[in-house]
Amino acid sequence: MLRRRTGPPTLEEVAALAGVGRSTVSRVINDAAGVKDTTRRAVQRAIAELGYVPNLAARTLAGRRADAVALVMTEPDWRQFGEPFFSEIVRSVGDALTETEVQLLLTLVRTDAERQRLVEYARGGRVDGVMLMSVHAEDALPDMLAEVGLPTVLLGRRSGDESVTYVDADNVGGARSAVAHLLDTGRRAVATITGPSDMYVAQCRLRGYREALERAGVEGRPSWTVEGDFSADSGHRAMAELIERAPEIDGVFAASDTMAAGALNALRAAGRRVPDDVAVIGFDDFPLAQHTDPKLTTVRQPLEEIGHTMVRLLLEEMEEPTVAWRHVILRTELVVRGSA
Amino acid sequence: MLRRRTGPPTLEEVAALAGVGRSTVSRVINDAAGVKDTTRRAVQRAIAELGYVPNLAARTLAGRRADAVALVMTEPDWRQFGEPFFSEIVRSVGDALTETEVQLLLTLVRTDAERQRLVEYARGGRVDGVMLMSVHAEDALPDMLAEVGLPTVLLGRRSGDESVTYVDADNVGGARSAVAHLLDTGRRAVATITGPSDMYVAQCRLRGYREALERAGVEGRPSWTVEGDFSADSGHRAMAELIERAPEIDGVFAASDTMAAGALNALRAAGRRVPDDVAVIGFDDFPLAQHTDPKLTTVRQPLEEIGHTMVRLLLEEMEEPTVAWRHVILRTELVVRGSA
DNA sequence: TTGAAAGCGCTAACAT
DNA sequence: ATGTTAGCGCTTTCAA
Repeated sequence: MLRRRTGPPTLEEVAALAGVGRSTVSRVINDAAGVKDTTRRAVQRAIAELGYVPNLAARTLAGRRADAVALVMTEPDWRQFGEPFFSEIVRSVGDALTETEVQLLLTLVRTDAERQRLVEYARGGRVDGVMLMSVHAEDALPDMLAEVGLPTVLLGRRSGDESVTYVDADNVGGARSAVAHLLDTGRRAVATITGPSDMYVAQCRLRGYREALERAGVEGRPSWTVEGDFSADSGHRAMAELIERAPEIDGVFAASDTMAAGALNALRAAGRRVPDDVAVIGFDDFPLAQHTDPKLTTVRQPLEEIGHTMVRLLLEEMEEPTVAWRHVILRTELVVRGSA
Repeated sequence: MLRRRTGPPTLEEVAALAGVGRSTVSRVINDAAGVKDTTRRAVQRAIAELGYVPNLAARTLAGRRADAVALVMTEPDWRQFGEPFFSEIVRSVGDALTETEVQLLLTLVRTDAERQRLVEYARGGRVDGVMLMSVHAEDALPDMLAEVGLPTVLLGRRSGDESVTYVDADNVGGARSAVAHLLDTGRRAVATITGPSDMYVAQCRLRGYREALERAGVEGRPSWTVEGDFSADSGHRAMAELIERAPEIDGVFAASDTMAAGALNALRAAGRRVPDDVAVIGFDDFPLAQHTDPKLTTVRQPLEEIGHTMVRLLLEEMEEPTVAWRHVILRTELVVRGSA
C-alpha cells in the first residue's frame, strides 16, 4: 500500500492534535455520550484537518462488528444475473440497508474456489451476516456459514425442511390461487408447465396446481403436466407439446412468467387465440411480465418485501444471535390483467 | 458444532495444539518457505482439527492487505443494473479474479449517503483497490478514492482529460467505422441517434459519426442528429422524429444497440423496410443485440477484454503503486450481420 | 528451522 | 468528563 510513509492518520494522531486522549476521540467518532461539547468540537476539527478515517480492520479486530453484510448470488448459469428478479431483490435489499451503517457487499459464487473464498471471507469476520439468493438444493454453502454461527438468511428454501433461516414466497398458495382463478373463470382443462422437478420452488408450485384442481373436483390428467426449466424457450416447447398431446386444454398455469411468455408464443403460432381459446397465467418473476405481455395475468411475488424481510431477519439475528431459526413465508398476489 | 465458547479458534490455539510457536503457524498458513515438512504437517492437522480460519481483520491490521477489491456501480437509475452490458462486465471481472486470492465485492452507490459509506469503507482499508463502472461526468467519487492513494480504475472516462486510470472502448473509432460502413455500402443520408450530450461516451460516438461523414466528403445536416438517452424508447422517438423531419435518410447510426432496436421498430411501424430503405447500425452494449434483432449490424465492444484489463491494471497498481495514471483504449469491432 | 516479542489502530473497561 | 490500559489476532523482525 502506497502510504506507509507515516501512513494514513490514526486515531492517536487526532488525539494528539486535539490535545485529548484516545478514548475521547473514539467516543466522538462513535457518537458516544458524555463528551463536553467544546471537546467534541476540537476533536472534530482535528479529524477534519487530518482527513482522518477510522481503520476498519482495527475497529473490527477490537471487538466491534464488521458493519458489512454480504448478499451472495450462487448462480452457475451466469445469465440469470441480469434477470429482473435478481435486480429487484438487490435493489430492495440495498434500500433496506440504506439507512443503516451497514455496507452491502454483493458477491458472486460460481465455482468451488469462489465458494471456498467466500467462506473464508465470511468466517474471517469481514461481514456480520450473509444473505443467499438462488441457492440450489445440493448447495452446502448455507450450512457452512450457519454452522459457524454466522447470521445467515436464505431467499427461498432448498427443501421442505430447510434448517437455515429463510424468506420465501407462498409458492403453493400462489399457484393454487392462479389455478383456482382459471377454474373460476370457466376453464376446465387446466394444464401446467412446471419448473425443474429437482427445485423445491417448482415442486411447491406444482403442488399448488394439484391442490387447486382437487379442491375444484377436477380430475387432472398426467398429460396436462409438462416440465420446463423456467426459460422462455422451454415454455414454448412445453406448450407445443401440450397442444400436441392434450388439445383439449383451455387453461395453462406456468411456473414462471418467462415460461408463460414462451407458451403464449407457442399458442399463437399454433393459431390458438389467447385468452379466448386458452388462458395463461404465469408465476411472476416480477417486472419481466411487462416486457413480455402487459396483459398477462400473473401471480406476483412481493419481491420488495422479500428483500426487506431478509434484511430485517439478518439484522435481528446480528443484534442478538438466536439458536432458533426463523422462517417467513410471504403472501403472493394474483394480478389479473387483460388477457387471462 | 460447538462455537462461541471462547470464540472461533485463533492462531494461538492452533500453535498450542500443534506444539509450535505462533510464527510457525503463520508461516504455514501463508505458504512461507522454511518450515520443516513434518512441522508443517502437524500444523495443518491442528488447523483441520480446530476448523481454524484466519481472522482477516487481524491479518489486515497487521500490515498485509485486505485481499479484496470493489467493483462499484454508481447508477441512480437502477434499472441499468440488469443490462447485459453490466452483467457482462461483472462476469469478466469475476473471471479475471477467479484465479487469485482476491475477493470481488460488488457495491452499489446510488445516494450520497451510500457514496460516503463506500468512501469510508474503501479508505478504511477493507479493499485494496476499486473499479468503477458507469461513472457520470460530475461524480467526484473516483477522485475521492484516487487522491488517498487507493488504486482506482475507471470503466470509461468522465471527460477528455480523465485523470484517473481508466479503460475505455474506442468510441470514436467504433462510431467512425460504423458510419463508414454505411457510406461504403451505398448510403448517403446517414443520420445518428446520439446518447445524452453530457456523457462523454456519447460525445465520442457523435464525433466519430461526424468524422466519418467528413472523411467521405458527405455534408451532414443538423436535422440528421437527434439526441436519445440510450433507452429503446428514446431510440423509437428519435427515429420517429427523423422520419418526420428528414425523410431522405437511408442510414442510421445509433449510439447504442438498445436505441437501434427502438429505431428499428419505429421504422417498421412507419412502413420503411429495413435494411432496404434504411440501414441501421447500433453501438453494441453487447449480447443485447441478440435479444432484439440477431441480424442487426453492430459495433462490438470488447467487454470481456475491458473487464480483464481493468483487473490487470488494478492488480498492477496494487502491486506497486505508481504516481503515473494509465489509460487504455480498446479497439472495437464492426460485426456485420444480415440486416445492415 | 523455529520462537519470542513488538506492534498494527482501535474499543472498552476501568480509573481518575 | 476524560485519560489509562489492556487486549483483539495476526505478521514480522530479530534472536536463538
